[in-house]
Amino acid sequence: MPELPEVETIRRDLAAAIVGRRVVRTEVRDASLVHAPSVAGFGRGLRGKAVQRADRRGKYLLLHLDDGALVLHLMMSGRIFLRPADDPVGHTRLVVEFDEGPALHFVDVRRFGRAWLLPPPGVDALLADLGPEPLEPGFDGRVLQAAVGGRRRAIKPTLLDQRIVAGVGNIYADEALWLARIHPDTPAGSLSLRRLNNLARAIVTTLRAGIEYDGTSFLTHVGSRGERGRYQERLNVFQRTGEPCPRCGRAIERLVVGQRGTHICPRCQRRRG
DNA sequence: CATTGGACCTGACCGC
DNA sequence: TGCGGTCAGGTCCAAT
Repeated sequence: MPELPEVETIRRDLAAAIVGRRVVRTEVRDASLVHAPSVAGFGRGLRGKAVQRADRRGKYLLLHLDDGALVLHLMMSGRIFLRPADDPVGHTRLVVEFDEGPALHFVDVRRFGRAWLLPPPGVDALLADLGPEPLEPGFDGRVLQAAVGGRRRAIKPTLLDQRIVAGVGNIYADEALWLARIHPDTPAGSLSLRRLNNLARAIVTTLRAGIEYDGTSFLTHVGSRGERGRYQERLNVFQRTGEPCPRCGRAIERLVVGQRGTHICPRCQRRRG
């Protein structure tokens, strides 16, 4: 599922539901989910810890504990549900039970998702290579230009590179490039500062709108109580092949850029040298 | 170094 | 119904 707006939606759910709760029991149902420490150490380390804060960095969900953090990444198909510990749905990989209230269930059909229990330096190391948070102050065309300078790689896979900017994925990359009227194949280093400023603004606008509508429930994303996001109703190009561009009416086209399905308006997003 | 292609998994969907 | 191919909100690693 998840890009920045979907993870942020879940973060807000968790901030309201489990901050202040203490872990009483952990059930790892799929050992491949746990990347650090060992499965045994993971459960032992969580027991008795209280959740101080629910945070997010890019697409990573950070549940800060008394010392260190439980870090979750949902990858393509991960979901977080808050529900009774004894009532898991299919494909549940991890259940974290608290002293009161519902348990946290990590559910993931494709099993790409990851979990870590790390001390503070480990958290820092895990996140060290991430680029800037696009919704924090200071994110603009100049920041993009500094990261992209001289690169010949196409702008779309550049945006998907989490070292350039944290949290943008396939949906919001397509939507932001449409908003900024930039063809996804354009070499990143060839974009003027003016166009990079437009793009930075488009990224911010698109991500904020995604959060406002609780994310995009296209394939798998739902909130922690199972509620669907509504941003799929506001998408302009993503998965709208053949439908009219909301700006000019031309039919949206699908192409492949950097091995990812990509959606553009061929009139609004012309290739240019 | 920068960039690309395949791997990692499972399930849904489409055409034959 | 069954089979094969394609596709899916992501990231990592090996090969150019």
